[in-house]
Amino acid sequence: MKAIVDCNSFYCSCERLFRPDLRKRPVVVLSNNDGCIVSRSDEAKNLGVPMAGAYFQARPIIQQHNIAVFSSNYNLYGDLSWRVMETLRSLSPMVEVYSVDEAFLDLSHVPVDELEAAALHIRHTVEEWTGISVSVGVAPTKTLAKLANYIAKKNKAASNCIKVLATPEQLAPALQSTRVNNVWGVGRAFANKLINQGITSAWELSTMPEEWAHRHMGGITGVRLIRELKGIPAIDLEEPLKVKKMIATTRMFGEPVGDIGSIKEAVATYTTRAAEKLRRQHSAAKVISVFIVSKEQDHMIDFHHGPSISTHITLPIPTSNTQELIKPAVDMVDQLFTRGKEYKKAGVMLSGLVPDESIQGNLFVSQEKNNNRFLMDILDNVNFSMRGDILKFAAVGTARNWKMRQELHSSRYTTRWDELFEVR
DNA sequence: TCTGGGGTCCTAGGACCC
DNA sequence: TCTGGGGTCCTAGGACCC
Repeated sequence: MKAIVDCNSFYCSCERLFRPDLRKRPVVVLSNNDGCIVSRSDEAKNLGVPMAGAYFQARPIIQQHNIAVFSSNYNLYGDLSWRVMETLRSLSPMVEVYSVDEAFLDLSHVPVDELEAAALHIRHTVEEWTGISVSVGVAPTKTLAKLANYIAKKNKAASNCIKVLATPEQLAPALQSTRVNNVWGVGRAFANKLINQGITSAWELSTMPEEWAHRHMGGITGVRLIRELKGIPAIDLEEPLKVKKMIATTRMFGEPVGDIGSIKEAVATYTTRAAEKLRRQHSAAKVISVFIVSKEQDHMIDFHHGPSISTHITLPIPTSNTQELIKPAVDMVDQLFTRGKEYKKAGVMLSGLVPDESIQGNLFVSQEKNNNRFLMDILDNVNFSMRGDILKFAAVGTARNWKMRQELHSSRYTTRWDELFEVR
């Protein structure tokens, strides 16, 4: 058996933890740049605030109901996420951290008639140790555990925030009552296709033959989905510490930018951040891609797929050195930039990742290379211990007139001494 | 006026080879 | 008139997730 543990309205719960006055008040948290709504408390959901809706569109309803609004505070969420995951690791021999607010747990050591008690124990322990409330779904496969979790969350009062789907008698009604678009792995495109063919429930989908899934639902991915729904594990729990195959840092600008100097500063900054992520997992990158997105006039039409233009280069030797990455990245901006146009977003992607062999001093590379790596380590250590950019490269600039908007930021209660929560 | 920022996996199709 | 049959590798792009 597998469990998925999912924090309830995670970002909102984090904000509430240090603001007891908000316990009963509806809360929402905004994405970067204060663009759209990415987390809603139950009260905000019930008032009809849409998920992933644009903030400016939801503003009337937010004001009308006196909903508390926060810019996203990733320092805080990251730290609380770590506490939740550490708690889970003490409860199960195998934990796969799936996202900032979710983890899969292996419960194969728990007898079937004790699953309910185990799920409840997990929930209570996390809440007691971290103050974050969670929902727990338990089932034979990851996809069914997600489905169980979905049911638990839909009616928290009835479910006690846990749902176990272990026997055929438990599974059949759950599958029958779940619409196909709420199944994990069925997105908008597939959902429309399925509904057009008269397949509307998870149950109906689970009865489809595998060849059919292979033809109509993205090949092998569709076959796995059907198997998982039937209770046959097809997606395993992943080992921890998976090394990423691609690293990206991309951001919207606070406001449209028309001068190439600012865009270069932004790209240099994003490259710096991406290189840090690269070194953290002891990788070096062979390929650097840069893209910029121009400000669209008619952004009401599918703003996610704006006219982005991109280019990439392949380095002669893979590197994790910030200086060696910044230079080509910034040069690529010259190729992409058109004078007179305004841009709203830029991004840097590092791919073709290989293990970085010169992490410790290496006999077989030049002294100069080892020194560079040493410099990078010092830089990372200083910046990490200070939790911020204390040391920077000149190319990132200091004016930062492209940086994102964050007007409603809460304090970094758990990672900054000077922002500690005060009790009088 | 104002719409996020990461990631993964898979497939199709082109280039190239013998 | 007539135009093989495999392979492999790479890239772009679609679909999905939170």
